[in-house]
Amino acid sequence: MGNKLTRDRIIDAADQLFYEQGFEHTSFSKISESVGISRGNFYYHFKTKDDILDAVINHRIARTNSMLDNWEVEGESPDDRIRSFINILVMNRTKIKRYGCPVGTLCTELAKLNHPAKGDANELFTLFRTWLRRQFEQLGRHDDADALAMHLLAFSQGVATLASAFQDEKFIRSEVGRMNEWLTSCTSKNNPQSEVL
Amino acid sequence: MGNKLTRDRIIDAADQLFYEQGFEHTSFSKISESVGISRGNFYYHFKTKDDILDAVINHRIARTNSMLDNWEVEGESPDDRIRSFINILVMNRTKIKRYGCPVGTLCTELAKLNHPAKGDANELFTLFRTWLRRQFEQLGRHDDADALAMHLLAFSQGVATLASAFQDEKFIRSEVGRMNEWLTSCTSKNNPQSEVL
DNA sequence: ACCGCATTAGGACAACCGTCCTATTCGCTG
DNA sequence: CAGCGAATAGGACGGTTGTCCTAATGCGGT
Repeated sequence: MGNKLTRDRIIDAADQLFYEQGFEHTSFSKISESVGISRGNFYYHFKTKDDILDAVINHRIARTNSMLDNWEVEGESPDDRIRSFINILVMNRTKIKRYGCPVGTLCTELAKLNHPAKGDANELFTLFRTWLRRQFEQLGRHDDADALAMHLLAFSQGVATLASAFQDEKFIRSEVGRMNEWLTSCTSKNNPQSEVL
Repeated sequence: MGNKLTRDRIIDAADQLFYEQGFEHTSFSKISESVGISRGNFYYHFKTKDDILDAVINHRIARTNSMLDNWEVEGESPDDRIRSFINILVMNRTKIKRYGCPVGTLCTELAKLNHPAKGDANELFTLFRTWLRRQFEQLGRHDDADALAMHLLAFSQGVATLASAFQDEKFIRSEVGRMNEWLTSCTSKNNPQSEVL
């Protein structure tokens, strides 16, 4: 095989640009300018723009998987692990305020473009969903674990969207506070399923 | 002034296409094809593409305002009016499943494009926010009315995003059920502010 | 019938897009 | 050093974009 360095640098640059400017708005010229190579050189590494998108999505999937694995190791309890998820909103608040959630915005864009890779992008959501579901199951919520996972996922999506629209970091912090309280009410007592976030 | 019919038809077609395919992905050719006029005729009605975007946003703002006004008249109580808002997720579930929320997806796209009109698009969010805040104030929630409005707004955004990603209408219905229960818990008893959706 | 203005059709225009080809350079191996 | 393949640079290509110009059309008033 050849030099993988340039290929990885292309993926990193495309990953960032797709997030900050959107997939369609990001042209070959911008990526090449960002990487520092010529446009014509792309064809050697990626035959089409969709190939770059696939590589970026796979890269994100791998990164997400390792992040979730780390949380699984670090978190002492399912409760702690779920709080790790909630906390990414605070950790990435600056970029979220500017560009929204990288997963949600990409899936939304690809859905509107009816792009062939939209299914692959949605896999990123499924990763979080499955992981969160497992945590809730370990909390004893066998019946509604998936619903709780979707509920939490949805709410963080909404927080990211509004934080971006209103350019409001404080909103992120306050809503993360609510989420943590909600999680506490999920774990400490045996709440009925009707408990809502 | 001249014939406003064609202009309105352009706005309607652009409104729909911007929603279904995104602003940037929608070209003059597609709009003209949808309206049934020639491409060159656009310049007579709109000098630039951004002018069409402005017109579409203003059109949406006017439509939203009249919708909120209707809810204000029809709803017998603030409780009823807020449920009218919640219910748009169910009413528009088919389109939301395909294209997400028209407000959220447009604001997200314009934010990524750093488009000059992104502030105008965010006004759509402000309309709902202000309206919801007033309803919560009328429910007696003077201190946290704005927080509750943002909370509800955020959650409906997240539901729309996930429903679109997972192509799941049932999820919309179940989460709308949770929202209604949450609203009931907001109104019937005097819950502490820590109550979460 | 004729004029004047609003409206439309069609195409020119430069810029950019994604794709693709080819010549050149780099770096390792024999 | 020679040779070979990997890697890169540069540009050509057809197509599409937003913008803009101009000629033709439609239509109401005189």
